[in-house]
Amino acid sequence: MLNERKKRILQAIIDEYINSAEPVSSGSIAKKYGLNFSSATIRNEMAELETAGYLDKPHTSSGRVPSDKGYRFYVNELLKDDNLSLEEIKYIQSKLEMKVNNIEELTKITTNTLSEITHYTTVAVGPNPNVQTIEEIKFILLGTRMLMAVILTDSGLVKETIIKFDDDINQEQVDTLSYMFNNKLKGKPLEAIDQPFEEYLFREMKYSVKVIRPIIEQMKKLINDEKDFYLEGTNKVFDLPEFKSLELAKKFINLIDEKDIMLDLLDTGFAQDINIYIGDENDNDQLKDFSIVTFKHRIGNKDVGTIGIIGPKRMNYSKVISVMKYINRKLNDNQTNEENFEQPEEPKEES
Amino acid sequence: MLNERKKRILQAIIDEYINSAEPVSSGSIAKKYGLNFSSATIRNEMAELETAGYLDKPHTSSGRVPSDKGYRFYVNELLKDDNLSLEEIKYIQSKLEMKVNNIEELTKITTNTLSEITHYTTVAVGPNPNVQTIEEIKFILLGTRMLMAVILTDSGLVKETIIKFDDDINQEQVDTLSYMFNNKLKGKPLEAIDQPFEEYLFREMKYSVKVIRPIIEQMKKLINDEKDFYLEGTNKVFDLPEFKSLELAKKFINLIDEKDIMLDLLDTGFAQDINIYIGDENDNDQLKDFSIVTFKHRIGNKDVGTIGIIGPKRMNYSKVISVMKYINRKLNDNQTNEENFEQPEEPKEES
DNA sequence: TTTAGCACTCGAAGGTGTTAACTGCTAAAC
DNA sequence: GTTTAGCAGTTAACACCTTCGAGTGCTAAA
Repeated sequence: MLNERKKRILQAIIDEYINSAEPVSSGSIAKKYGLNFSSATIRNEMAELETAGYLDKPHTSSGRVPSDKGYRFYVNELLKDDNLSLEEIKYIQSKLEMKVNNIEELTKITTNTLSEITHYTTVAVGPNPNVQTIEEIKFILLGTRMLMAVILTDSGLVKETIIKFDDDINQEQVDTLSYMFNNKLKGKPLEAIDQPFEEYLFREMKYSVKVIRPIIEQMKKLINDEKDFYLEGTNKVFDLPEFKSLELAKKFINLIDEKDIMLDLLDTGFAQDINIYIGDENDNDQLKDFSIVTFKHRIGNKDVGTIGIIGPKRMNYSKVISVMKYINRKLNDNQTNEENFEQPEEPKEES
Repeated sequence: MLNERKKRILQAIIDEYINSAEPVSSGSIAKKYGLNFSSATIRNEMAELETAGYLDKPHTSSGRVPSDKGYRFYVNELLKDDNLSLEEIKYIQSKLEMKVNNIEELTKITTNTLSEITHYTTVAVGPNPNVQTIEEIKFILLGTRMLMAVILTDSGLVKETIIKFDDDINQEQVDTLSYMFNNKLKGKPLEAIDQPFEEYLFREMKYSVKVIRPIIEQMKKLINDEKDFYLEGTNKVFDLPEFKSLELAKKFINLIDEKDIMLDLLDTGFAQDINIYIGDENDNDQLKDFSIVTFKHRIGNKDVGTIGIIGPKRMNYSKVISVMKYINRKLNDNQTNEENFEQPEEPKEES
């Protein structure tokens, strides 16, 4: 649809705009980008690119700015691989090779690394609770009225919570609970800890509602809690020229403080590995001035979370995507080679 | 030292400045604060208050602004009780009466409540690890190469961590570990999990360094981790007029992102219940434009954490202090009446 | 001792002119 | 037919004023 020259010009404009954050003039790219045409020729092409919808103009006598359509074309057709520098690679390696004891820690480190390298705000969520199944459930008595419940999932996640009771419970009760939970729920999805299961326990066990109710309640809370939500580099936006207006910065900070929106934004379903949403492509209206790039972090084919970058539309897409790809590969390498995160195989019961 | 009239004028100026954030003129307080003197008289007094160091002037023809010394005098001598509104009291009650299962949750809720009521940024830390003693330690085998360690402290805190091993460990080993830890450490401060203890384990147990090293390492990490650090209302500062300059807002956001500084700031030693640091009184130079108000949250005489508010020097001190006092009392009431947080008495060992 | 009155200071706001960086268009050159 | 030099037109940004209002400090009278 666009001839070669238009593509080159469009690419030059967007590259330039990503760098400078200022409307791009015909003259500047004629010089810098080694296009062997005069600025006048480029001006003509730019005018056509504008009518075709790839470019916008803040005002009559100003340079051009990419439109959402322009960015989309750029991302789909013009993106070139950004080769990471040796330092960047080393930095990522050193971060990801740190010994971690659980997935949460890994996600935290990854989120931080991504933010440090790209200088954008990074958000992450753990695996969707309703794709995980229960590997094992443990109950540990802490004192006479306090219990700790630990759930191991097939994603390798360990979730634990504390439950308090108004009455004493004893080890025998805990053992029975442990048997009932594991017998009934092993291999089931996390959501299997629900109302019907609670009713089942009421029927099958002699314990009062006073014991079972808080357990189920607290475990449901544990599962649906958004506590595995990570945010890094909030303050990075202050360095971007588009946020020199306090109004916008405030909006942005408030936006990423809204967990619901952020969770929604990372809930990319079963889409492919890297997803890009540019401006208006975002479902949420408040996000229309931003671009989001997300990727799913998997072990085998198990979803262990989604990590996303949220930044201005003139985001350095090629850098962001390169880093994401590299990190994704590294994560997979680490897991398969070092078996850091294999699932606990055949956990033994205490006799 | 200051006569009654000067005190009244100083109070009026500071009250007004806390409200308006703008230099206060002689005329405005003559009118608003029912002082039966003309603006000229007040001007004379203001000039004297300025030479005495209680007031500053941004420029020759502007109104007056309180100095650090002025604020200090205000806080020490002029502060009146701010009676909380019924709505505020109800709001606090509803928040604090929520059933919580651990101290972390309570701290989180308290921090959030404090921020919502005062509209300032609130920070909190859990109890200082070196004032807590070990009540009990539990080890739970999760699979063959993964262990969960749970530490109960006398503050009622439950800290847990996951430890991974390169080789298998078995239940017998875990039982021995459990015996060794509890036998040696019960009643000791958290810091007793240290190098000498690690060496003691090496000597006394037949297990390889491969088992003991990661356990000690991870538990030390758990204890010294600043993970019980809470921050609420970061974005609230954007509503304050002093942060209309992006530069300052950026500074503030970066400042409270530095955990070290924040932890330092909350580390008020064994000082009295409510501490106020105004401007230059803060040790850290970066805090010289802010005021910090902290209070220690105790159960009995056990420190369970410190909560602080960080805001502009023209903070609404009387409101902040009233809310803190009220919350502090409420927390104590809840604990003593409902025995929500009594320590686990005489925990039973599984046989 | 208090206060009215006044000269003085200063920042904020708004208006004006200039400049520089663009564009679009036209007509000539290739 | 395509490209380009050249030029008029547009606009934001900036520096520079002026004006205005809200203050103060001081003096002299009450």
